Amino acid sequence: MSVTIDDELWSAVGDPTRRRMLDLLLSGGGGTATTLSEQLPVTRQAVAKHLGVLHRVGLVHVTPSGRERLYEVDEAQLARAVAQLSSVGASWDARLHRIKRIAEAIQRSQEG
Amino acid sequence: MSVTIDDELWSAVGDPTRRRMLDLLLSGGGGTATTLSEQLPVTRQAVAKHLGVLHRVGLVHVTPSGRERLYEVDEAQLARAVAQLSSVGASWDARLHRIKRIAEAIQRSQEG
DNA sequence: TCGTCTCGCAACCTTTGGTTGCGCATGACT
DNA sequence: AGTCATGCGCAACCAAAGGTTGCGAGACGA
Repeated sequence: MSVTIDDELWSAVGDPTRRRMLDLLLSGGGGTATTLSEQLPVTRQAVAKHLGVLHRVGLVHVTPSGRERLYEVDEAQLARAVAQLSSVGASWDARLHRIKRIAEAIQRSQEG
Repeated sequence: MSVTIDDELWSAVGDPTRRRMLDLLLSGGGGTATTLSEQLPVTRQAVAKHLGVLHRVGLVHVTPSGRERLYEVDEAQLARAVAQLSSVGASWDARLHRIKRIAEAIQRSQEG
């Protein structure tokens, strides 16, 4: 089946800072670039760039309100990303198990 | 619980080219920089660099043989990586479900 | 109105994925 | 043996991405 996943979505989730941002957005029920940067070891501008990436792939949506911009996780899209993660993991996992079974079968045939 | 994962391992697996290399190594039962680059849209040198990264984090091991260097997947380490992937996915998934349940509960309490 | 808070834009640095070019060693062929 | 070709490593270079600082512009509270 090879890797039929959406590389954009994966790479959006592939960055450690973005993963932590998603964690914070999920646990805090949304946040702004400023509030997120206070909980992260990077500047507001770095967070803003990451929010741009996440927004571009649809993982978050934004609600301007006065001088603030509230970002929230798009649950459906994050669910898609989670599905892709587990899909790749499952693919490798399956192959690992297949290889393990093959290896065991070979061993048995050589012993017998 | 936040994101207690090994960022090195994740970022090793986070690169699309490296993921495809792992796929190829798994399905082909190992390979060299040259054989892998023939099946990928990048040069041998790029593949060699990626193999260096994968080797550094222990996802592959190498067997020099004459002028060739055969790389194979370290199954135990890849299994660790898969476990971490599914861990993060599961964490988000759990929060998505929790949020959904909370939202439903709030709606019910407001309606009642 | 005046200060302040949040934000966006721009310039810059560093790392990383990728390329080309080269030289060296090992293996294959006659 | 001698030669050709193959596989690899090293180095220089380029572009994109994550990160920083500095600044100007709107919105808000006192």
